[in-house]
Amino acid sequence: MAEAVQKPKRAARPSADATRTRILEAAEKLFADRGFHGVTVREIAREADVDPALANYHFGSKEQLFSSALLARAEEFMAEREAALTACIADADGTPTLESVIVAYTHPYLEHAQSGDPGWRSWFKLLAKANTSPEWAPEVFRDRFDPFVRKFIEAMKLAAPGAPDERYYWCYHFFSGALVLTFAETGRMDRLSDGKCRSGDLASGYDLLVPFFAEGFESILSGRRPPLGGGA
Amino acid sequence: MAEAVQKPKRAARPSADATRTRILEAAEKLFADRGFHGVTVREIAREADVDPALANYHFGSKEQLFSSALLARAEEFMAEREAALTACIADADGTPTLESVIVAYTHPYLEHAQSGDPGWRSWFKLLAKANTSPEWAPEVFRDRFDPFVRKFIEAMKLAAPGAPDERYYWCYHFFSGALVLTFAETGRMDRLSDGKCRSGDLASGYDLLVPFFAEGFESILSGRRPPLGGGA
DNA sequence: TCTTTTATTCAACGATGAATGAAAAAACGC
DNA sequence: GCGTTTTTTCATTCATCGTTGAATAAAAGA
Repeated sequence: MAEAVQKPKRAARPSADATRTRILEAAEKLFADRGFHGVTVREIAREADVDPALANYHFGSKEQLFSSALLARAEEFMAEREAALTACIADADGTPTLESVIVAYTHPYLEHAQSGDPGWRSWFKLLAKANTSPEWAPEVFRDRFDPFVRKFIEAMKLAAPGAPDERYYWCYHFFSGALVLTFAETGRMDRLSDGKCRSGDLASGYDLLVPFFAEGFESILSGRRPPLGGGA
Repeated sequence: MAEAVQKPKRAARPSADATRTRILEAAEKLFADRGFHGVTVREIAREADVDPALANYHFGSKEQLFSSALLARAEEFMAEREAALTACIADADGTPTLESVIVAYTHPYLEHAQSGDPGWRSWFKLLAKANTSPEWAPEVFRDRFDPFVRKFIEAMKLAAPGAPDERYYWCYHFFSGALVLTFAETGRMDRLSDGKCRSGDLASGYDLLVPFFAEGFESILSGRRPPLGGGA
C-alpha cells in the first residue's frame, strides 16, 4: 500500500509534505514521458531536486511511487466525474441522453486540460501509457478506475436500453481508446496534417469527439446499424 | 538504419538467418509485453536461446533491434492494406463508401489475428505500446505508417467530401485510438464485464467496430451532427 | 531543556544494464 | 583441401540500477 499520506498522529515537519509533492510532480512528469521502466529513481530525485534516497523513504519503492503518481489525481478526477454522471442522470429523471452521458464522462478531461495546471496534461499522458501497460499499477485500475467505468456503462444502459450486453462493453472500449489517446497528445496528428491540426487543441478535439461517439454509440445500441457479421 | 536484411553479396550461412528470426520473434514478444525499457537484451537472447552478444552482432543495438521488430511485419501489413484501399477505391470508381474504406483499412488486422500465427497478435500489442511511446522508433512511424495513413485520409475525403480538413484528422485520430487498443487485447474488457466479454474475441469486436466508426465518421463529415461548440 | 520522532544526507551495497573485442568455430568460394 | 568470410562464444568493459543502513539534522512532545 502506497503511503501517499503519512499518518499524521504527530504534525509532520512542514517541509516533508512539500518534498513528497515535489517528488510526485517530478514522477508524474517523467513517468508520463517515458513510462515506468524508462525513468530512474535518481532522475526523478534530480528533477525534484531532492536526495535520491528520499523517494524510497517517502514512497517505499519505485513501484509504489508510480502507483502514487497515478493515484494522486485519480481520486479527485473520478469523484468529479462520478458527481457529473450522477447529476446527469438525476437531471433527466433517470433517462439521460447518450450525448449527455458522454459529456459527463468526458468533460472533466477538457476542464483540467485547460485549467492552467500543466500537471493534468502530464497525468493524462501517464494514464495513456498505463492504459496499454496495466501491469504497472493494476490495483489503481481495479480499485479506482474500473468501478467508475461500470457506472458509466450502467448510465449507457439507461440512455439506450435493450441492446445485447456485449455491445455496451465493446462500445465503451472503442470510446476509451479514442478518449485516452486524444488527451495523451502524442503529436502524431500534427505531423500527419503538416501542422494543420494540433494535438494540443483539445477543445476542438472534444467538440468533435462528443458528437462522433454519441452517434457511434446510438447507431450500435439502437440496432440502427447492425454488426457486420462477416468477421467470423 | 536497421539491418533487418543483411546484404546477401554472399549467401548467408543457413543458421544465421534462423538466428536472426529467432531473436526477432523473441524481441517481438517481449517488447510487446513489457515495452522497450522493460526488456533486457539478455532476456531476449535467453528467450531466443542464443548468446546475448548475437543480438548486437545482428542488429547493432537494442534500439535497432526494437525498430527491426516493429518494422518486420510492418512492410507486409502496410502493403496489404494499401492494396486493399486501392482496390476499394477502384471498385467504386473513385467514390467508395465510408464503410468500405474502413473495412479496407481494418480488415487486415482481423485476418492476421485469426491467421494462426500468434506473432501477429504480439505485433499488434507492440504497435499499441509504440503508439503511445512514438519515441521508441520514430522513423518507423514516419516512413512506414504515416504515408499509408495519409492515403487513408485521402480515401475518406473521396468517400465523404467537402468537410473541413481538420475533421478528417480528428476522426482518424479517434478511429486509430480505438482500433489499436482493440487489437492490443489488454484484457481490460474481460475484467470490466466479469468475463461476459472477451478482449480476444476480435471477430466480434471487428463486427461492431466497423459500423460504429462508419456512423461516427459519417455523422461528423456530413455535418449531420455538428461539433459541440462548447469546448472553448 | 531533554527525549523522542521525523526527515534528510551520504556512502555504499550487490546486481545488472548495453555493448565490445578477441578468439574460436563453421560455412563459403575456389 | 585452403584461405577467406561470416557467425558464434566468452570474458569483460564501464556505467548505472534500486535500495539500504548508519549518521546527522531538524522538529515536536514532555
